[in-house]
Amino acid sequence: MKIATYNVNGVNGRLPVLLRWLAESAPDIVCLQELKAPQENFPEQAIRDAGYNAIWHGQKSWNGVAILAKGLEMTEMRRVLPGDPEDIHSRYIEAMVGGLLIGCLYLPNGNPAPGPKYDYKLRWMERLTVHAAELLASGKPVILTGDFNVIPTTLDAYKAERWVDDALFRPETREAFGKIMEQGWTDALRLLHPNETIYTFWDYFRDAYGRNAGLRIDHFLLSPMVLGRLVAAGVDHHVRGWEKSSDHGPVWVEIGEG
DNA sequence: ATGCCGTGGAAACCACGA
Repeated sequence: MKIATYNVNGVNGRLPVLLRWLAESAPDIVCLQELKAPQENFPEQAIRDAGYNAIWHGQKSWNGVAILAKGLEMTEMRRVLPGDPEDIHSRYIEAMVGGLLIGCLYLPNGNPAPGPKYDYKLRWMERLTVHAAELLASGKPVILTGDFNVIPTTLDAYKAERWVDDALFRPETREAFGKIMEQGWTDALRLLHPNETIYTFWDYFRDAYGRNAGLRIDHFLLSPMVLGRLVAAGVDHHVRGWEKSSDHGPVWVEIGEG
């Protein structure tokens, strides 16, 4: 079973690219971020015509997350990250699908740092830490995936020294991410490719993609019950080179039978 | 060193992204 995550940067503007990638890659489960569409403007029919059921949590202009599934029953568990009733950003959706609990997240960027946006990012990460621990305690096979907006190590950024003061790489950000990982999660791409340069995002300007000046910020966190079933993991790097591409590329894992 | 590009929405610019 192939599970993918893709920050589309506008699901309607990206629809031709998204459909082309779905047809080519044929993932069974897909987590999308940055829909940038209100709930009623999600392209449900086009997604359905491509063979996928979908649940989504939209928002006007910004954020927005969705889970797609091909030929699999999907049961939504929640569409809000618990812990702050005041938080109105659409950044989390969770479902049981294919026997797996899939948490699809769009973690706040946090720039400029320091400042209120960075405070919001760190608070969001604290809430994620609490919820991630509860998911592990549930004993279910869990995959937490999406755009984490976290550069975990110096290996995960082109010229990491330029990112030390950035919200994606500041020590507090990496410590908060590390605290989640210590609960018992495994970074699937890094486990299977321990020393490779792997990027999932390339800026639109300065030919960042052509120079492979990227970041690895979209991740797959596997619970121990899923880890033993991990077969392969990678980035559909070439999709970033397509006309009208997102600034992120799709990332995927292959999970064997449980 | 830097939103230099891209998207969406409101209003022919601005917010936001990483």
